[in-house]
Amino acid sequence: MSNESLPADALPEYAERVLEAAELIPPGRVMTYGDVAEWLEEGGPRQVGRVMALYGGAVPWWRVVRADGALLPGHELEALDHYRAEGTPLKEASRAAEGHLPRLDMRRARWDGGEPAEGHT
DNA sequence: AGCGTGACGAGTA
DNA sequence: ATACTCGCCACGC
Repeated sequence: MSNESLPADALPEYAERVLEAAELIPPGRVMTYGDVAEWLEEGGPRQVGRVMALYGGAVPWWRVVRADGALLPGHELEALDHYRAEGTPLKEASRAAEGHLPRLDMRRARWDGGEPAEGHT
């Protein structure tokens, strides 16, 4: 067996790290793909995105978002439902036009991964 | 071995 | 505000 493949019941270590990071994002907060990569000190936003696309279903994927605050295409309503349930800061659309969903207010919702339990002082 | 694609990001026009 | 380009890294053809 020169071919040593990874166990089927285990994820690549990098993937597990990404999922771990996603799990520790507190409700009402989000981290960008790039932030997660930076927090891991390895890989880049595309690698994090790849992991989320493949294994994100096992973690609160809606807390890992794009840097521009756009909701996940194909899961916009689902993500939005979670955001409203968790009180995640959203930037309401000022345009009266419908079909235009709100984006995340990154300035308030972005979490740096410093302290999961932030006091309000 | 080259090329395109992707749950990305930042910069520039 | 949007559109486009380039950089990034892994994967598939």
